[in-house]
Amino acid sequence: MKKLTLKDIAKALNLSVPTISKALSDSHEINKDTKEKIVAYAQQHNYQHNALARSLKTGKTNIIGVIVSTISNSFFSEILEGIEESSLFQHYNIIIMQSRESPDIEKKCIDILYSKGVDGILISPVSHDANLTYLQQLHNSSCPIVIFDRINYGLDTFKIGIDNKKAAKKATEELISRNYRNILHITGLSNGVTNERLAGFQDALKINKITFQESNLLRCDLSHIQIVEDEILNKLDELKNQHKSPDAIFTATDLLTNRTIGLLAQQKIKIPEEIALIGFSNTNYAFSFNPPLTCISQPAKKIGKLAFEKMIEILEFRLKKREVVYETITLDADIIIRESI
Amino acid sequence: MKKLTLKDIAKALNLSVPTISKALSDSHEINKDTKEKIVAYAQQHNYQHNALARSLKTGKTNIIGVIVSTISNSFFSEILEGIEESSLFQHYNIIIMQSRESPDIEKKCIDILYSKGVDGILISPVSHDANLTYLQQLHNSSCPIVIFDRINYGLDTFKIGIDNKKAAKKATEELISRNYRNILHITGLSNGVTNERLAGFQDALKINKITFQESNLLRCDLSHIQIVEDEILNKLDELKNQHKSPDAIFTATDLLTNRTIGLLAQQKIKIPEEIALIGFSNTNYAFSFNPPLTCISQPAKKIGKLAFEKMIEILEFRLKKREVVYETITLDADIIIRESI
DNA sequence: CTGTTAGCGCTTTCAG
DNA sequence: CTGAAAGCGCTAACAG
Repeated sequence: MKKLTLKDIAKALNLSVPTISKALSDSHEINKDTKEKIVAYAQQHNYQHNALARSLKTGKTNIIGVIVSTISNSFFSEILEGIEESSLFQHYNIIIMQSRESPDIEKKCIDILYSKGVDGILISPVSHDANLTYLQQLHNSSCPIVIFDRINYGLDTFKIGIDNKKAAKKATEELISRNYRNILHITGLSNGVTNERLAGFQDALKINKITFQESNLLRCDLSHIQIVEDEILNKLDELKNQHKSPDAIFTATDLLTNRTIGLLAQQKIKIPEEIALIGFSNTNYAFSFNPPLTCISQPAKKIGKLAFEKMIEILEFRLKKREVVYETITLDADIIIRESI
Repeated sequence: MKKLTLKDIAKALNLSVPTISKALSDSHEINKDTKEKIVAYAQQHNYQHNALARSLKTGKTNIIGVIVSTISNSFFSEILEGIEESSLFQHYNIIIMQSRESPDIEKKCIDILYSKGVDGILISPVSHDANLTYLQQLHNSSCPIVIFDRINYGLDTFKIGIDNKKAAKKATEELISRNYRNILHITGLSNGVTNERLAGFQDALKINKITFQESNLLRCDLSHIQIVEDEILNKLDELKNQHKSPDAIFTATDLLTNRTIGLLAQQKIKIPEEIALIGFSNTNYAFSFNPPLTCISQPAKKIGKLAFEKMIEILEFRLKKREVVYETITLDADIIIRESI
């Protein structure tokens, strides 16, 4: 079974290549009978067009590149699922690449996607400013970019994510409304997302006239799990020794939340009686933690879906030479109340 | 910034297109000085080759298609991570598609990948026999296939997965060695994987001279979570009423394991004191369940890595017209002992 | 060592 | 309504 080409069909039916091409794209300028004959032959022999040749000619690949830091992170894998679903629906495909939190690898991914001729790139940028001018160049020319997740990235385009400050504020207020006052905030190293969440946390304290204690902030380097665990345990010990043990913990990322609940259980610290816990988390298993975890869950699939749709919007507008008005879409994250607070 | 082509560079440097092409692929037949001049110009202007045109000419895209049922399933997302990592290393890219457990969608995915001209397809087939002849045709001609996960699929090629029977047997024996005798096995509807696992379960019982009770087998339709939960609770009730409550449960899939631990906690059934639990699970959060979950974890990333490497092996052997000897690689799954048994 | 020619499979004018 | 001609950007074979 060699790959069937238009030429093959043309020869078999004694017609010309353009005729076959037009018939298969259901052109009105082809006679109904010939068209039927051609379509029948194509189907019968399972003709699949050569997308490469078509793209080379049309300058369109119907492939969108997607760059995330790690596929297996459940937040991203849900986003990817949303993107894939929408893309199939619109007759697009996606090439997924992992930047692994490295600006250099990210640059490489962009290069590769560009050389593959993708029609656009959806990206959750690794850092606040890396590859910014490069992406801006691409975006200004033939390869539009849409940002998701890290929406404080300084590129002038569509950006889809959640309002991190608002979500963090809401979570903190949830704790305060239940009379937790001494709240430890555990977060990652300083970046756009964690800073926003910290700001939301502090906002909620302020509004409720609770003074923010510097000692109630722990910033962890998330790249080594073992270190993260040690740092959390040390912090808890330290506070305990100073008789300032928190009555609640608010964790700012998936990893921190899921590890913390495990650590507390391991230390036989009762949740929520001794310490309450609320945190950002996108796992499907939060309900199976014990106690079931109260968490802030991002609408990941929807973020993916919207990001893809906005990309299509750009492509269509550019095709029609219409100007696109970019917007940053901040979705609300859901707080799912279970039993850990 | 329009996309730079060889023609542009040729014009700028007053050379011919083939000369540029050869220089950039570091051909020995180009003068060192010219080569340097060309390479310098290309780098300075960030030339990225047009992969489409190259592929059309060479008949090779360096893209591998990957088909899984759901990206966001943690087992698959880990496999995907392994595949992506290996592919980058070998200068390949991957197009990921989701078959969503439907043979029809699977067929569509294959068609699309084929039309995109992928050099090969890695697939975890949805069913035992769907699309078998189609895949066999592709594999026999220009598009090799490698199977992962569902390795009892009847295609003559490389297959990478785990020995499901062995793993299930080991897990059951682990229970028996701890003196659990009345074990409930919860699994999905009959298919290659679940049948193997059931066989392993029964094997272990037999060897230990424990009679298998039909009432100790529950098969759930996994497509609706709510129904799954109801079925599990009903089964537990039923057994309790007959004074045949199990002292241990062995669950055969991720979903079942993670739901079951949640349900038992919700019912205030103490694990492992009242009922012990062991199950297949590939989540990163098993340690955060309470008690930490003892589970059988598949080497997902390694499966992905091997699948990709075997694909490269086929491609290289075919290029050299050497015959490939296919093998089915069954890896061992790890049993991670924590505190639920 | 460099350039000319040809062609991968397709679509898009434009003639007839 | 159908076909002839051109060309997307690249590489491979061959001439000079």
